[in-house]
Amino acid sequence: MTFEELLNDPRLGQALKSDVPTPLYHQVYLFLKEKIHLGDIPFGEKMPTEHQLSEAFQVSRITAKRAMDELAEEGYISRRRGKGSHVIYKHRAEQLAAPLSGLLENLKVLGEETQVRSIDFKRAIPPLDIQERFGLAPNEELIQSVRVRLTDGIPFGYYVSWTRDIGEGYNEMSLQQSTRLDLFKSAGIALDNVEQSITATLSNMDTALVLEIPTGRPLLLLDRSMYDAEGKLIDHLYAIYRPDKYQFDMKFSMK
Amino acid sequence: MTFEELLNDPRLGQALKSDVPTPLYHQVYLFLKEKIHLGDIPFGEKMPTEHQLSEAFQVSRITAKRAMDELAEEGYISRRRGKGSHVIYKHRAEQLAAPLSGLLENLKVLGEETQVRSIDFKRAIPPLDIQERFGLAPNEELIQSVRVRLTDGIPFGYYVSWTRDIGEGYNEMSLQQSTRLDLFKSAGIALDNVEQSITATLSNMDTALVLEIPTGRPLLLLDRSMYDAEGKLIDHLYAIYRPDKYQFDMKFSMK
DNA sequence: CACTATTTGTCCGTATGTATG
DNA sequence: TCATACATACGGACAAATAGT
Repeated sequence: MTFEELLNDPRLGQALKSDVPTPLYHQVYLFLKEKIHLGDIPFGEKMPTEHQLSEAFQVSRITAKRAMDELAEEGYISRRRGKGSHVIYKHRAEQLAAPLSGLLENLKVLGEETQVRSIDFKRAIPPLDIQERFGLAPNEELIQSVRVRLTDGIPFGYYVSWTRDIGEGYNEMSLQQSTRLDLFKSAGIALDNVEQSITATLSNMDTALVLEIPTGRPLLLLDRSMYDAEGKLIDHLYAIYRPDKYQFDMKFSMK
Repeated sequence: MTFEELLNDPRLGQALKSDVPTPLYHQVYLFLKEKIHLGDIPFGEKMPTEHQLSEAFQVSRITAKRAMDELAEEGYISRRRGKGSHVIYKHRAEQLAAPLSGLLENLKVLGEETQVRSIDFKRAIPPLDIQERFGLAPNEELIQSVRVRLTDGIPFGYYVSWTRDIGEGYNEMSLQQSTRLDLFKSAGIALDNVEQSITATLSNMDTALVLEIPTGRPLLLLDRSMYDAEGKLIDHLYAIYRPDKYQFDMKFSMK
């Protein structure tokens, strides 16, 4: 693909500006950077001229120039007067680490290769949505555990769980060493059904600080409820993951 | 929770500015809006003063004022001189639509309640990463299908699939009427194993235009490979979903 | 070699937006 | 509210390097 084709799209003229007041030059910069980053525009390819860009995006030449200048400053392109700008970024297809398959192995692998840090562990009255899910009386307490999971010292998962009282074996120390599934088993709780949903959200200031990323980055959000044989909700978990460090992998048979 | 507690967090002073040059007043606005939106600060609660905000975030009073002005303009708070600002937004816990469970039912429900629009359908030489997955010779072609899935006229899913030649039954028209699983079955292809991974990403200009959302919104990204009984890759799919319209729901037993 | 078109670099002036004290 | 500084965005103008005729 060349830029020629891309820039002919008349929608580009209206494509700028989202709900955030981001500068025009930066939006153009982001657009171009992504094309280069993904390998859509490979090494050596000629970039569009400042004039072409300003036409396509309906901005002034100065704005287009500034976007290109930032690309040059970050080493994506070279700029030579009279000659034009050319991509000097060498794209290599990224290898997405995908060592996980299924829920159970998933958790085991995590336990071996990563560390858990407990942020908070206490009995407390849960928020309304959790109260409703558990079917609690207004003043009933659950055990809340807030944890961060790290790999090589980099935090990639943030967990907030609410759990029924299942005995002494479930405490702040044991959580660091065993998976929660094992703790439930040791406590004699036979978990039966699991319901979970996965969606996406943006990092806000709180989650950004915990996961050591900027705000406005994409995150995976897991909402999981685990029930015992009688259909009683034993445990509810909100988990937030950095997608650059963790993703959900599934294998299954269609037979 | 009140703002008093939130604002005591000294991290707020460093919390602003991400990798995008977003104005300070807008970052403060986003922070406050989220607290109100999530119900952390409920209806009737007193907002912090401009002075408190400027202290907490280490910005000038004018900047804090502007953030509050935008909140008032959007109907989240009321501002009265001498009285302070108060939340007038009534939070209601959002109902996440969750009609799907498991891959197969998932697709069936989709077929009934939603529409598919074909964007592109052709034989073509796939990009390198797809070539490698299929183990193709450099000039070998596959069938590419690009589609959008809509519910009530709102696009929520964008699909790019690459498929081996499986006969005449797999064409642009049949794709609009049957699920691809049914088409494979009709063509006598016995799909066996499925591998898929789910991650999160941000909308760029291309995906934003297709899904009718602003750029920089979170998206769910599905990468799915389907193999036949001999372990031959038959079909590869990239799917992008709006998380406000679609999420992955799973139920399973631990027995 | 000159001539020209293309493309980037630099500079001007102006208007508006952002942020401070 | 005011004065001030800096960033963003526009259009125009001209200079300088490159490539082709």
